[in-house]
Amino acid sequence: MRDRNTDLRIIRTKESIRDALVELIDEKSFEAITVKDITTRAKINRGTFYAHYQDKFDLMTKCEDEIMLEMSKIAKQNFPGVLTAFETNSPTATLFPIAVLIFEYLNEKSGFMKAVLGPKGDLSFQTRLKDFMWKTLFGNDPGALIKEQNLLVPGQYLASYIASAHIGVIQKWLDSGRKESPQEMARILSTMSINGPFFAAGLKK
Amino acid sequence: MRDRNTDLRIIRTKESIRDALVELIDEKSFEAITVKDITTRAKINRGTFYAHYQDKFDLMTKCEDEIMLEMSKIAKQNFPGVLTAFETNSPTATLFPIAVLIFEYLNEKSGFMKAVLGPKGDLSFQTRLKDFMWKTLFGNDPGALIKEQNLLVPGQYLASYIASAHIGVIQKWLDSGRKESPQEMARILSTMSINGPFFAAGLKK
DNA sequence: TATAATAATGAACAACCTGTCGTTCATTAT
DNA sequence: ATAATGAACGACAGGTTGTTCATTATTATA
Repeated sequence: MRDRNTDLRIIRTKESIRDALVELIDEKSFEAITVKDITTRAKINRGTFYAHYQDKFDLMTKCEDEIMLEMSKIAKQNFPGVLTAFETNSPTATLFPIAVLIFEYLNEKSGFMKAVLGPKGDLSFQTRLKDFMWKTLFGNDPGALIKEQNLLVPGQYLASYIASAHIGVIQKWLDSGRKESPQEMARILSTMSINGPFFAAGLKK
Repeated sequence: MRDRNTDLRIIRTKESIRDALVELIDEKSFEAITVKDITTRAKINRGTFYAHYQDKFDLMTKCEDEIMLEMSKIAKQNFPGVLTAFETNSPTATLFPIAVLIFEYLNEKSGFMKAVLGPKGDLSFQTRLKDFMWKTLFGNDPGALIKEQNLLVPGQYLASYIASAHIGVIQKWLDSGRKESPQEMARILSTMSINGPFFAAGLKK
């Protein structure tokens, strides 16, 4: 019985394919990349690529799914603690630790994340990431953090606002070389989301 | 001497090319669209397309540039008034009118904007739009709205936060059928940016 | 309205990319 | 040692790209 996941040839091939993808996204946009580009860079036969992936989109989706799964795990493991702490403490104190964990994970996977979230990356991933953020943090019906009746604006716009803003900051952090620590980034995001960006800009109070 | 901009044949051809582009982005992603797709849909010869544009990217860029130019005009015409009013009034009152104008323009060009900002659209346009937003609203050195010394967070992250958040809300508005009026959308964005998204969510105070 | 100007067409082209074959060869189990 | 497995390879047909050119249709203008 052979295991597709332990065959060294497969592991080597898949790794070089994914490394080539990240390298190429830095050089040209994802849409401009051809399967031939990838296989040439990865030094494998083009037919071998099709033995593992349907096309470049399948490759991209599988890379993205791995990332989403990991982030989902981080969120699910720490969300119960957040929910109970939320009763007594301020939103700052409760959401801060989870934000730090996410930034630490992004830091670890920064090569791929920078490529896929960058200006030459994959737009559909951002859409999926926004949906994911909203569902994991605020979508759990029983213990939802946000109640519809408390909203001052329609929920869908609040969701878009927060998710897009956070992804935007993550993009900037990755793109400018990750000079701030995960802790510092979590503080920056908290400041803007809790007090509002205009307050953080010194335009208020 | 004949004018390329008034020849009815050219106007007709260009219009049908751009209409075809918007239609096709609704159906498949921009990267999946071929020049052949566009010319078939526009009912013109493929050679004619190359007489007007270098390739599909050239077409997209030229469409985007027109939009950016118009938005730039709106911003430049109204910015002086905003600056003077800003000394005495609150940020709400001063930035509100300009936001309404922008939403009215987006409403007018909603077909193209929905396509290009949507999940199948063009990622590089979003990047350009963020840069544009920041430069027009906060980048004018002499009378900058935001002073570096007042910031509670690094300026680059503040810029990314606000720009991404606003574009995210615009995307949601376009994607969900533009049910709210431009005035209502301006109010929603102001509420979240001035009091903060957490306050707007009923999570604070 | 007649005419000169020129935009659009259809066809052909080489070059390239795609997805899918059957074949070869290294690895592994017996 | 050897047979079975399946990963990697080379080659194929079909489609797209960007270009060119002679021909046709449409437009602006005198």
